[in-house]
Amino acid sequence: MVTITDIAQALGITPSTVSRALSGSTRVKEETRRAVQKKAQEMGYERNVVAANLRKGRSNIVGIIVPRIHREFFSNVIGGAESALNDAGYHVLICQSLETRDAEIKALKTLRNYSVAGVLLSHAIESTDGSHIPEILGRSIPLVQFDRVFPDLPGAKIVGANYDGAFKATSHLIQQGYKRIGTLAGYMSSQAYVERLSGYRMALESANLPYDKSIVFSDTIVRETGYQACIKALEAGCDALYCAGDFCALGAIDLLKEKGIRIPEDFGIVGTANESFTALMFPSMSSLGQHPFEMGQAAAKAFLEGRTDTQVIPMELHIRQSSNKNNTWQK
Amino acid sequence: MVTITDIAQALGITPSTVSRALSGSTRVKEETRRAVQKKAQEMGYERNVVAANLRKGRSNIVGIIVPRIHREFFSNVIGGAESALNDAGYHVLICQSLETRDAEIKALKTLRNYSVAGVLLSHAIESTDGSHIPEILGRSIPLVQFDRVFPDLPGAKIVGANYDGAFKATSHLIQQGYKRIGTLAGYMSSQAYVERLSGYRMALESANLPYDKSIVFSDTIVRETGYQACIKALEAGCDALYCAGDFCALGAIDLLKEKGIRIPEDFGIVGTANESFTALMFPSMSSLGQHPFEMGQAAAKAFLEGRTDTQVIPMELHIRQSSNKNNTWQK
DNA sequence: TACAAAGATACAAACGTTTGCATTAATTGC
DNA sequence: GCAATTAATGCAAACGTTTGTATCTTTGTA
Repeated sequence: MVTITDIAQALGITPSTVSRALSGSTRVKEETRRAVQKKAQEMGYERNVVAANLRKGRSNIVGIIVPRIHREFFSNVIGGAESALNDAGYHVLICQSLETRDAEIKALKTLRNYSVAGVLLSHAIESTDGSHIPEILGRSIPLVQFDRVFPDLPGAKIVGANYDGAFKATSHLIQQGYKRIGTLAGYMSSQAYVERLSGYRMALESANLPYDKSIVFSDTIVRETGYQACIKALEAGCDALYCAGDFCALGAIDLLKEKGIRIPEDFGIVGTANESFTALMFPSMSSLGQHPFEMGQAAAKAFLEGRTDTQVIPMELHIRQSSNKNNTWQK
Repeated sequence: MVTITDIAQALGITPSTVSRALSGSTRVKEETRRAVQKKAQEMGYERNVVAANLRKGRSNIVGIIVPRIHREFFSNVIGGAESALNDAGYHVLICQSLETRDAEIKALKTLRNYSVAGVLLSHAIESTDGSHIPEILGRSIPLVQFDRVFPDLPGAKIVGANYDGAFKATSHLIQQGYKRIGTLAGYMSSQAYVERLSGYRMALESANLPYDKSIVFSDTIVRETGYQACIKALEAGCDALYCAGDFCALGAIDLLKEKGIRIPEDFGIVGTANESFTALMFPSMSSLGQHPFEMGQAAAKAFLEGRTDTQVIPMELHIRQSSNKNNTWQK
């Protein structure tokens, strides 16, 4: 591997000048800069980033911590973030928390050890508070939270319009004429789900419908828990569910099909996330769409621009068969 | 940040001894090792991996290059690989080639610059040969190829049982009584698709059916191209398609639905990849399942164990509505 | 007791950059 | 024409490890 010292020797100058020439410092003559660049090209030089990182105490790696890489939502966020970061010369180190606080802490420490330029984080469900995060990252590593955020932590945040979205989704169910609308609310440890629940509640209250805690089912997030919760929802006399996730909604549909309950005639379902399967399944599932790719890009940009504000990414309701009694659904 | 020099000073020994004590060298007394470990714990020491990497000329980062992170198949591979690598103390740097050879080359150079411990790669469609890969990585960075591999490149390879799988899928269509079975074959620049085509062909020939080039449709991979190819397949009199991807199969189904052609009665479809939507859509799609998570784990293990052989991950056929005239499909 | 052989630790260089400060060369002002 | 200023480059230390070689200590053996 050719080093700046090699280039310096070839040109009869010193490594420091070569370094400055290549890094765009003003402290070098335009003429020598060109000579250096030409020589570097000729010799096939490529900067050793590890050495540069060590000296600078900062790398051009951005760490992304997500609960699970292979979840559609997160892989799309990562895809969006990687594109934007790569364009700006950064690279992406990926960590999975697998929803545990311990793995999240370990990942944060790992990233700090690589002296990453920044961290994009969507916290584990198990992390009910975010105190460990600034504790590990300190002042010098900027943090951008996305989707699952701790509002009281400093730094940029990118969130979906959860409140608005859930309000729209629930209002839609009301308009469709469903009378007793429950919710599979997700985990109350996560702000996103808390906001969805608020939106659900406000939609009911705006329509002068009672908010009934007994048909709010928490800790539902996967297919199986959705199935289980739907059993209870039926017992409680529900005829519709706003589900704060697509997978729990899927579980609910599993049960309804099994019981021979007609969708959407007898029971309405709206999910959340607009996973790709929702449009393709039968009956196709109405879903409150997030924009994970855009969210990833926004997170990357927030880091790149050094923002510290909170951005809200709109959510849109895709009305499909599972909640549309008129049968004139969008595709 | 506390360094090994700090620990050395605190104990009145030298940094080299501390380094050896912490890295498990035999050249240090058990007693001092314990003292060092205790002190390190006390002072909250964590090894600066950047410095260690620079000195060793090798990092504990493994690079993964995939065409697109957010494709379900690849995100699952990454998920599997990350878990296995993380357990072994490695971390994952992610790059997307976006199917272009240039981006792939850039990613390879980036990874070499980080002096990664290894590279897991599934090449871009645009890369029709793999000569650039060893050229950049050289002898010292081990390469593990997965899914889309160049057979003539040295190093470990993890592939699906494409030939066997396509053979099974096509045979299944034959058994179902379809008479003129075409194929959406994907890109012939990729070995995986070439093998699938061979399997398709051998299944036909084993059943004494003609192999007809005019109903082999190449360069189909996304929904839209599947739709277009299916138009031609209908014109050519096909009554079934083995599709080398799920998305092009989806496009074919789009067209069939639009034309009011009954599935599976009048036309049979089998896709490939077993993407999650295939089981949930209507009609549910038969698909030749890959095991991306396992493939990722296998790739990681091949790297960790320094293997250089080729491993074949079995594929299994999930028979669903789109190809099952008996209507007694598996879920 | 002396001497060799381990055993344990210390020394110092190296990995390839970056960067504050010193030095030299070129330019300006008076 | 000489000091003062600016521009360009050189020098050398530093980032925190790892590791080959040298040194010192202990142990075992003749």
